[in-house]
Amino acid sequence: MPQVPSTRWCPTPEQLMILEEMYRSGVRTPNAAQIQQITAHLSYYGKIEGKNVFYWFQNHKARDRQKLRRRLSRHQQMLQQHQMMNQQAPQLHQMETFRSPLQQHQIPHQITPQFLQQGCYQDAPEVMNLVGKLETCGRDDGTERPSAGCSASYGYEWMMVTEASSAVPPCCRPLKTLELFPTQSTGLKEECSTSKSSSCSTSTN
Amino acid sequence: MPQVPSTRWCPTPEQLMILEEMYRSGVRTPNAAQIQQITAHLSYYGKIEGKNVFYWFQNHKARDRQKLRRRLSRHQQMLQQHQMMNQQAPQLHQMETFRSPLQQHQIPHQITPQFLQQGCYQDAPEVMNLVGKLETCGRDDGTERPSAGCSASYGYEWMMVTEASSAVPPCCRPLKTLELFPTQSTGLKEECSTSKSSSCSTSTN
DNA sequence: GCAAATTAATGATTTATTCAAG
DNA sequence: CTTGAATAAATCATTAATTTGC
Repeated sequence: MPQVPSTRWCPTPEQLMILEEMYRSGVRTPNAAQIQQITAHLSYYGKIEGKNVFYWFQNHKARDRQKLRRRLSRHQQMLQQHQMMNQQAPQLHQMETFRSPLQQHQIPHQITPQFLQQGCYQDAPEVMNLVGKLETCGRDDGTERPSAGCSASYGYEWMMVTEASSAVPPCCRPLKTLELFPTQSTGLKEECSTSKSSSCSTSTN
Repeated sequence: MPQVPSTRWCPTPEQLMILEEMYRSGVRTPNAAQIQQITAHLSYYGKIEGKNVFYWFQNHKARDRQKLRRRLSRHQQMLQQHQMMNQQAPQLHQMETFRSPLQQHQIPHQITPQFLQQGCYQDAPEVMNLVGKLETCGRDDGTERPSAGCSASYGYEWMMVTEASSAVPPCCRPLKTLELFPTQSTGLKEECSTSKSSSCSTSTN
């Protein structure tokens, strides 16, 4: 019997790899339905909840940005030094603001995460709607805002809602065989006991 | 050329992104010719030398492996704990199992960097020579040993040599438009079967 | 070798910012 | 100008990794 489980989600290597692969493939802010699917997939490899997925993408994106920003500022500092030192030798195309370069030089995403599109919304019009909308207007990096019609809301509120009312259509059970995901793991998933994450957040701010 | 205040190479964001993309695509230990190409390509985005590229891949590879190893050992330890807890299974030697799983878990490379395959040093005996020589000693971590025939290793020494004598055949001039970033990717690969999913370790509260 | 102490990484929360509708 | 939605940034908190003294 599992003793006191950890209070927070600890991704298995498989989960981590898949998440990273998705991130790499362009997934940044999955919407509710997508999170559900991802969660379902990943739950094959271990205990996981929707909010874990949500937070993971939030954090990963944020820290990625942070990293980039730091790089940039460092680089710009350097360039300034350069300029100060000798007025010539202008390094090309470097004087940019913080955010734009992110997109300008962004490397094209390699994969369109097809598994996210795997039909399972036939009889869930609103979900389908959500997905379709989001897909068309997906923005990755805060570079362009979605217009009002285009948002699948999630976040803290969404989490609560989803957690409370299982808004997941029955068709969204874990898909079994996806090209993207190896389905070969010893399907042990309930080693550690569960407990929902700290419901009592002692915020000592 | 501008005398830089900093003594070491500071990759521009673009350079970094490209390097990372290449790494992601499977490039690990580019040979002399490849390094030349890469350097030429990246020099468009800022000052860079061959050795920078060389060192970058060395470091990146090493740190990547380290990261993976840590994850795995962590996970395996966890599994061992479980086993011990549940069935008193004989304890494995962690050191033994350290290595092999690495490959098993490794996410398949998505892209074959075709541009790097452009035949280059078939008729560059001295380079080949060097390569052959260094190849045997340039062991990284012992995790992925290329078969003796294929890979070109080099090292610090090699760098100096190459930098001094342009031993790169004419075919290795900088390519202009490389298919660096294919927009397509293969699917995922097979996952390892050794790891079971499980959650976190029991904390000792 | 080991475990306490320290540090780094990262999951989870909270706060601030941005944009646009009203 | 105010407000709400969305989400980026900052922060808190816990876990893993490393270091250190024995």
